Amino acid sequence: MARRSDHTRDELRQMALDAARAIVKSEGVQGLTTRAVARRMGYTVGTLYLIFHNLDDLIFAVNAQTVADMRAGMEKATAGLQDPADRLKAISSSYLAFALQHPNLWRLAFEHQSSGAEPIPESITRETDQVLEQVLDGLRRLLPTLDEDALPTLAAAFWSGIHGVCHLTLTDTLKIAKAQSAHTVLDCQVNAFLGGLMPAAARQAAERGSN
Amino acid sequence: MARRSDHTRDELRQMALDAARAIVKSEGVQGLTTRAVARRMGYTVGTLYLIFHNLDDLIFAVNAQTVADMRAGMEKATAGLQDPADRLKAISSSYLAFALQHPNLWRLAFEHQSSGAEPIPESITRETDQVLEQVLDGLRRLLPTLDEDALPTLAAAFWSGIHGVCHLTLTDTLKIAKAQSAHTVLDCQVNAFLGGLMPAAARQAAERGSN
DNA sequence: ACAATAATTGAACATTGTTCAGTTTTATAC
DNA sequence: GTATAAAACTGAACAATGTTCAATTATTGT
Repeated sequence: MARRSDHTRDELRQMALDAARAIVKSEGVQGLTTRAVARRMGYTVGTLYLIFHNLDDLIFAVNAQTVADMRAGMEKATAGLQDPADRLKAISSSYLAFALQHPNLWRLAFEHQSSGAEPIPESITRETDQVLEQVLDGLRRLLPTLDEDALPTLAAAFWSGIHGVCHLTLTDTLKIAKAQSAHTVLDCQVNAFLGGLMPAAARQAAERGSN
Repeated sequence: MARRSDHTRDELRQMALDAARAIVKSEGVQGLTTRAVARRMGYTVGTLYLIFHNLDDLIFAVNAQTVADMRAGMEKATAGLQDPADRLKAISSSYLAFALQHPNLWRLAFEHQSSGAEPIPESITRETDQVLEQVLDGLRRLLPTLDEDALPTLAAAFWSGIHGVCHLTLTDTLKIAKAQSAHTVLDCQVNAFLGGLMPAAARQAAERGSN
């Protein structure tokens, strides 16, 4: 083996990811070009193609890190909490906080359309699945009387709600003054949603009891 | 005045929009290039720039029509309905139905990031505002006891919920088998949300009554 | 018929993703 | 220590993109 610089493949890979993230953060998705990434690493375009199959591949890698970071944030936010409702609220506001703090990374992660027909890599779906699993767990513990079959749909709906708040906020579709109001909308969303579930669960439990 | 072909400026504009929409529908956002649009119109690139300031301008025009079409669909879906809950559900499922039927147009409308710092044109915000107004109206009539000040946040949260279902469905982030399940998640979202509001409104009404 | 003017073209430019033959560096063999 | 092979790296090249604008063509008014 032989190498010119003292950077291993893995180091180069990390340098590329760092460069890409820095570019996206400061200049948005538009600024994320192969040459810009290479320049920031101190290498040439060609080198990038020794590490990543193409730009989509690089973007997927960036997104995998983004989603992992987001999940880590949630983990931290829910660390001490036992009450399932508290945990769900912590997950929600952690999700929104990340979106507000890294809007460009968030949009790259959730809006990017790969040019080729390549599917979303497992390194990303693994993370999103875990997030969904956290939501599912919270809901399961919050509504122990609910059918297990109904949980996935419920978790999807819950996540959709908070995801929608983030997306509409970042795209400025609603006329929400950024940070503070977005959290207000999120609270409203979460409270209404969870508030709506409790009576339903109680009703179902009651029906079960009467059978 | 003089013109070579028998197309007026307005006709050319409409031809461009039709071409762009057809391309986006069949080949996705990636296929939407100036040359592709021009070719499909039977004109040259240069002509496009006599009608639109740049590609972003064209995309904004496409999106304006998309949002207008979506709103027209909602209008139709709610036409005969009186009950506010029914109207809100009709709005929701109409929104999702459009997203599923025209995923590429929907994503172009709600994910596009303009290169320049140009703001979203009034032709688009006008339509989205009207949608929000419809939601607001439904909620106002559903919860007549609620403070008027709380309504905008509530409407934003409601719309965020259904928007989130659409977005996660189209981006395939959740592992929902497309059409049928998406509607199931939407129903869950809407029912939970509205179900959570009723008791709150009742509570508020009760508090008012006891004062 | 003839300007004047509008409509349309298409060649040009910079920038993009991507490829790959060639160059430079390092490690190993002798 | 020198030669050889292999790896790392370059940068010139290509096609495709958005955008511009001088040149060309068609139409209208006189």
